[in-house]
Amino acid sequence: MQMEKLVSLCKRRGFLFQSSEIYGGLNGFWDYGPLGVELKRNLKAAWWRDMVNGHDDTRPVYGSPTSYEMTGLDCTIIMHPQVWKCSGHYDLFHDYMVDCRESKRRYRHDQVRGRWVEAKGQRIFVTTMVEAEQEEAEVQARALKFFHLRAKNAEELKWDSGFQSLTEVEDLERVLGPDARALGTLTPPREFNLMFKTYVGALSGEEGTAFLRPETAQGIFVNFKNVVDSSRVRVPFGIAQIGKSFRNEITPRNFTFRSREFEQMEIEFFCHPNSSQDWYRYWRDRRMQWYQEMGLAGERLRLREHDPEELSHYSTGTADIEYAFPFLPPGEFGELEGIAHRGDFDLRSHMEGKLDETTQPLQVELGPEGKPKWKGSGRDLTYRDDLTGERYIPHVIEPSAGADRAVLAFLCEAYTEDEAPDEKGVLQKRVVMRLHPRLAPLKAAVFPLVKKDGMPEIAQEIYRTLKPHWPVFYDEKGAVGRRYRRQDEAGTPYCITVDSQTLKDRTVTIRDRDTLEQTRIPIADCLEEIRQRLQ
RNA sequence: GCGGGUGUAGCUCAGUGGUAGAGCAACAGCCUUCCAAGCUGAAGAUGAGGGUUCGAUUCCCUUCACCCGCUCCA
Repeated sequence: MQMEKLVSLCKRRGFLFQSSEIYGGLNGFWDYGPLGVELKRNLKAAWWRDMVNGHDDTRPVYGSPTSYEMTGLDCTIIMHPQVWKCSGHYDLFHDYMVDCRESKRRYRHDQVRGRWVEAKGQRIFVTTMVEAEQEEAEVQARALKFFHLRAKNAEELKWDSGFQSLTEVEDLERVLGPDARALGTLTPPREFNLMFKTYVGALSGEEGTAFLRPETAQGIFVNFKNVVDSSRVRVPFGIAQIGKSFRNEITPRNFTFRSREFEQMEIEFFCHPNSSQDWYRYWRDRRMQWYQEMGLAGERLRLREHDPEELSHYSTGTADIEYAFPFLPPGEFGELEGIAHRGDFDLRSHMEGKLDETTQPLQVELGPEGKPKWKGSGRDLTYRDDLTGERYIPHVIEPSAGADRAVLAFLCEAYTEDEAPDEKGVLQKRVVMRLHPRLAPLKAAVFPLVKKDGMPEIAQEIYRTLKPHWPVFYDEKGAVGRRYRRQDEAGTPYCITVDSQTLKDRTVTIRDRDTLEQTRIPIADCLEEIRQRLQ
């Protein structure tokens, strides 16, 4: 499938538009049109129903280790700035970057290290990005090369500092970039704000600086105690949230895949440390199964367990659910959802202060004065099991899904070109969106076969019966075959047609989008028939 | 952020330093008794800004967006 065809269809039929298109568009922002909004709402509703609302709290489901409870939350997009300092996003998303004009590479300013060296009357700062064990040899080799010296003349190099970070160097004209041959090819450090900054209060100033959330998860962690205290849930339980998040992607690309404003569907599942591995595996498999049930059944969907070296230090397991999007090179997959075992990292960070994720066991990251770099809330976020009396910090399993990415995957998977016979029985190309009926924006269309003989009136009667229950489309214009094809493109699973036989016995045909089969049913059964087929 | 490419009607594409064409779609109507192609009619476009020019959709500059590659990717 060519991505261009899908993008074209999405625009033509009203699934997706570029944001602010009449002003030339805005990079990394997309709008959902009339069909798209229904599709996305259906997806989120299906997720909420299957994970939260419809969940049976009283017994194990889908092979869960035990029964568990599920509840929901909807918190603000702008939160206290300290939330992002303790979560680690502030440090992680506030990088200063330098670009090399020569090598076209980009480096994190604080990760470039080097030494001052003098030779032949010139003093320069030689940098490298190699591992610490090799940096001494690497820097020497690069310095020799720069000064056109042989290795045996290494003593001509006068080192006048140990290794230091590029952040301590002011004169970039005297810096030899990590991959450069010439001096002074690095640009001044530029701040990369991966979080959107905003100001709380009418007077903007640094003290009012806040951020649009880069993920919904933190709102759940900071409300953990509120939910426990107010809802009678007990561990194990999950808190779900759907909402917009914002990230200043460096390279938004590939349609909606990497958008700067996007929607997440996240669960933070709290469990006892002893059972967390079982719960991790449960959620990993359960979430995979969900996508399959919703129609991503083929080999384009895969579950990929992270390698140990890929894992955060505090995580004992992370898996991605990935889809082979058509815009990716063959064999490559894009992430739809990550299921991460996060241990007690988040709750502890909001309690004690931001933890240093490179420590084991985890310790609070300290600032220059030996105090916590980012101070936590100081609130007690431990959980007390009032049956056993045990008090502990729950471990967290985080299934975090991208709603827009899921929509995109379902659109890609649904797009099909097949052949259907025309009125002469000749096969004609047909574009059909094979969306799962639960996701389809329109559940049914109702047509009079021809616009006369009282057929429109009967068709409208059926339409009015169905419309209070689902989005249903009425169409009486043009040839019926054309109307079927239009619905195929929109992904409408069922078409009901009033014909001459309807006038005699009050029956209609119902046509299946995928098989093209038509069944004749009484008008009175339409509502129930559609209802059953949608399940 | 870098390099290359592309921006003309809702879509797919023509074309020209001098009034911008077509097919399909959509719309109004006709005709139509089950899978887009019949007839009639009307409507609709040079991404934005600036420059050169008597005149720019065309040439130049800037900008925005999209595509490809690199870079980045919590």
